[in-house]
Amino acid sequence: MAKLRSVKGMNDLLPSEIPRWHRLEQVFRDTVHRYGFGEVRTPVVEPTELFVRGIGDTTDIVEKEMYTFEDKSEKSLTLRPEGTASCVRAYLEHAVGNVEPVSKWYYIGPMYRRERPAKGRYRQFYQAGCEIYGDPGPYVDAELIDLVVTYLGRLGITDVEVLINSLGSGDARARYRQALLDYLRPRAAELSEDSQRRLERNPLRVLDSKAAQDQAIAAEAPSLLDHLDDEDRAHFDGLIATLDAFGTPYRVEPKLVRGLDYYTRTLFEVKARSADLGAQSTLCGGGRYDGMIGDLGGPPTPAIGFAIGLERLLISLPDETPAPTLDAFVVVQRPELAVEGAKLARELREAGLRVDADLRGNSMKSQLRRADKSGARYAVVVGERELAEGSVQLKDLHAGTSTSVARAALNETLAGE
RNA sequence: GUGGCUGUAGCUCAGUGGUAGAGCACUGGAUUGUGGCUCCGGUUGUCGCGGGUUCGAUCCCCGUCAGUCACCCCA
Repeated sequence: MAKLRSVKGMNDLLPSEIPRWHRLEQVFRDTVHRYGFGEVRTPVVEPTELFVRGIGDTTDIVEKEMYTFEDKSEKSLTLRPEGTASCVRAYLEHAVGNVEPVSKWYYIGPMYRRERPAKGRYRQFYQAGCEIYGDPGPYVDAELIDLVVTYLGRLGITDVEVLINSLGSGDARARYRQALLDYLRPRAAELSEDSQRRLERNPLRVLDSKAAQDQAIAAEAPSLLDHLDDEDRAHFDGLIATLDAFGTPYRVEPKLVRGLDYYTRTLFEVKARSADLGAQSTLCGGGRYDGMIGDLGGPPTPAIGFAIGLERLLISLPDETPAPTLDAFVVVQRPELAVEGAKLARELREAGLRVDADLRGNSMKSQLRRADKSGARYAVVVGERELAEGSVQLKDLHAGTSTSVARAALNETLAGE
């Protein structure tokens, strides 16, 4: 057992599992490109203040989950716990809003949260996400939800549930908060310990508590949707009408709240229905954050985004046979022919083929076994006889047949397949 | 942060108070130049780490670390 290990909750991804990741990423890129998004790449490290102000200092993420450290100039830096704040920072820093009215960005990359690892939850984890700046919706809200469902569908993940809700905005949200407090305070003693703590700091969070005694109280609580003002209501109705027009299935969940402070109006979540993920069934979370850009010192700009947890997708992803990674495998009859074999492999690679060889001096049996396992369609055998007559033996590993091919014609023969 | 379960070969796991085994994988051969099937052989371990009980611990006890699952929260 090695003494040097990866950091708890941060995992290696070895070459054998990378094809599945490539698939997740390629299908994501292809899908978001269809919707007009462009990729953005931001640093993994940001000033701590960005997350404190952007995500909110009452959130669990900022309160206890960030990897924060001081660099040598005594600035406080933090490993990004999510992607939205960084994107907003970049959007403002480059004054992108002055150049184009609407920006549609996507990102794929690692995020860091110091939580207790569990199935589908890691300390370094990968998210793919989208952000739209400058469009107040509600059509883009529906577009994003549709995009996520489409993406998952293209991966073969169809057993999902889309939950939507509206948190309202501005005064409506403040009024609701007050109404909720008025309802909850007299019942505070009956709430769970966690919810009692949440009560004053972020009462909305009591609504999605999983504790049984909280759920009973939450069930009778005033509904968010009843407190929306006319504009919020119209926005939410517009979202629903658009989803209906798309034929995208969804469920209105008035108690859907989510843990980040910055959300306004539209909130959504996509959950896997299969049991594979245990308690971490949320595949995707997102929502509108019309206030954040202004809060961070920019011009008031409507914004909406989502993030998908790629590890969780991977758990839900149906298995597929991986594509072969090699076209041909060179085999030499005797160790003395290693240089010939290496040269041949090089020539084939130069011709654009994916080629490997095993020139450690082991037996042909062993070399052919590796050729077989590599998934290569062909083995190219170099032996005494072949060398003498300037040919090579081309063995079709699927069919089990062999043919003699003039060495000069090998490139063409292989390329023609 | 709290609780449960588990740590034996690269992987999946069996096992006994007298310091270890199987299957897979890897590898040699049966076939002095031909994979996938079959057969025969071979390599691989500080039995997670530290301490205690014992003549003796991989096994029993305590601690610790790690993994995992659940809670919390989230992706």
